[in-house]
Amino acid sequence: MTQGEELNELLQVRRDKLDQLREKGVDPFGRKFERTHTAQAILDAFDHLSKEEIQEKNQPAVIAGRLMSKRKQGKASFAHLQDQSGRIQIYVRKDEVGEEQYETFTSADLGDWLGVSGTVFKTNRGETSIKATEITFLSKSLRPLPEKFHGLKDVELRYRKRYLDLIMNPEVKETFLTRSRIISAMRRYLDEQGFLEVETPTMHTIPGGAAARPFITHHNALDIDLYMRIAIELHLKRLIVGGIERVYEIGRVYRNEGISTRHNPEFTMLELYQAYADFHDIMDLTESLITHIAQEVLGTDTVQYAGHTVQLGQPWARKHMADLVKEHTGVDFRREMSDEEARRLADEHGVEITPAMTFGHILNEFFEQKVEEKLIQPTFVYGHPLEISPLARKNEEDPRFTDRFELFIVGREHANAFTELNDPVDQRERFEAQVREKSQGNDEAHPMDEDFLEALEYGMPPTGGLGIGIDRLVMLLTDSASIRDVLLFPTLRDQG
RNA sequence: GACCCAUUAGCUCAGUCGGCAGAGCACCUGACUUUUAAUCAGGGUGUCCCAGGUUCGAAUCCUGGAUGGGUCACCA
Repeated sequence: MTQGEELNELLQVRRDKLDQLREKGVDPFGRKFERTHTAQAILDAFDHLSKEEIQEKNQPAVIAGRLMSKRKQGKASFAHLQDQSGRIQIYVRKDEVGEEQYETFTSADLGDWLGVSGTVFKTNRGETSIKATEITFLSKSLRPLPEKFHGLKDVELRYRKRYLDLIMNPEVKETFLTRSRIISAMRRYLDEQGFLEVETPTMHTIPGGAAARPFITHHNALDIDLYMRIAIELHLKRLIVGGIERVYEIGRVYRNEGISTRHNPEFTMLELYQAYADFHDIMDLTESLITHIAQEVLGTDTVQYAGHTVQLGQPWARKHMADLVKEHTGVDFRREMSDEEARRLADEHGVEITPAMTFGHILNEFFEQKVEEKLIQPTFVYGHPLEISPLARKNEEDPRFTDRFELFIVGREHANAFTELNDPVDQRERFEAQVREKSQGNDEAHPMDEDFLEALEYGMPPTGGLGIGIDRLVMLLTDSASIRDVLLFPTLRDQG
């Protein structure tokens, strides 16, 4: 709503009440207020006691919150105040707070912020409440809240005006509290394991470390285009070269691609690198990290997601991509196979491919189209083909594959990791192959990065690396169907 | 990017065959000192998403557009 807009009756009434408050000498946008309790703290301490026990204690309390309901009954009223912890009922009597304050209270609108001093008591109907001795007006709400019973359902409004969603839908607040706890548990765990948290640039001169289309921006003073990072990888590996042996970053990355229930243009990744480790060590780490987080945040290693019961208790299945494809389609990609034969097999099994695809791409398509969605329980899928893994070390026994894994849970990728490629000559060849792919039309192929190659040439120790999509992990642990339900302000079109 | 669905009061939603724009909550006036989706009496507050078209007449039918949701595609 804009400044010039005519105020409808509901808005006008509230503005009139604002003026009336000022006329009475009440500041409608008050000041600092000291409380003694949150709503939940009072319920925790008193709700289990009887009406008489509470009365004996005669416990004073000062609370504050947003007025969410009001039941006026002549010279006394009931109402609920909501603070971050929850809701608590207040009971306001004219003969207790005086005529002036009672007037202020009864003319308050749902949505106004009030402070209440009083004593804890329990009503005849058994609800622990505060009997007010003093009402302090804290802040005026000039707009009506969504309907008190049905709440805010409109999905678009919930995302655009998340504050209303948080006010009206308690489970939304719970989801974001859980998100915060997940990230904090993750940090604590990694810190305890000796990992150093760092911050690296989010604006890159070369968009690398993943296969994705970047956002482009421009720096005026330097007159150069910069890319919003699509991964954290290459900077963290430079730090491994620099001798930091265990390093991680939890940060935003940006990919200029489609939006869906599982994709937001900006999302949060954990990336970590551990010197002297390989991808088997990283599997162990991933398993214990996620199980630990679930235990610490949810108190269980069993989670419900979209009707599935997911067992996060160790150990998780570890399967070679080619073996999984063989299991589900009968096609054996472990044996020698020409690109032509792979294409023919794709055709026979109804796997869609593009003409430029070779053996490794086709194996990956088999996996994505025939296997991926079936992996409900945590499964480490390893041995990704060389063609789609330009930053991972080749497998020693079969160089068509790499020492890479992805973690699948409920049919979705939750982590991506590998034994890092630390041979600068091999790395240069991989980049060159990617550049060839790019020239053949794959606009998500990895660009050449000379500065990164130079770092590798100084020597990088054998290293294991890991990336975890935090948003998807939060979705899994909060049973959220859409990524928008775990992002406070998901990307939406500008409404103008 | 393709397809399907939705858009009516501040919010949640009805709206029949094309015939005066509706309900509940919220809000306003009054009653009510342990209520709790408080109750009782009275009051309807609107760019029916937008722009065209058909029609005596459109929230309703047609065309185009906007926004959102879902599915698919792409990806994490």
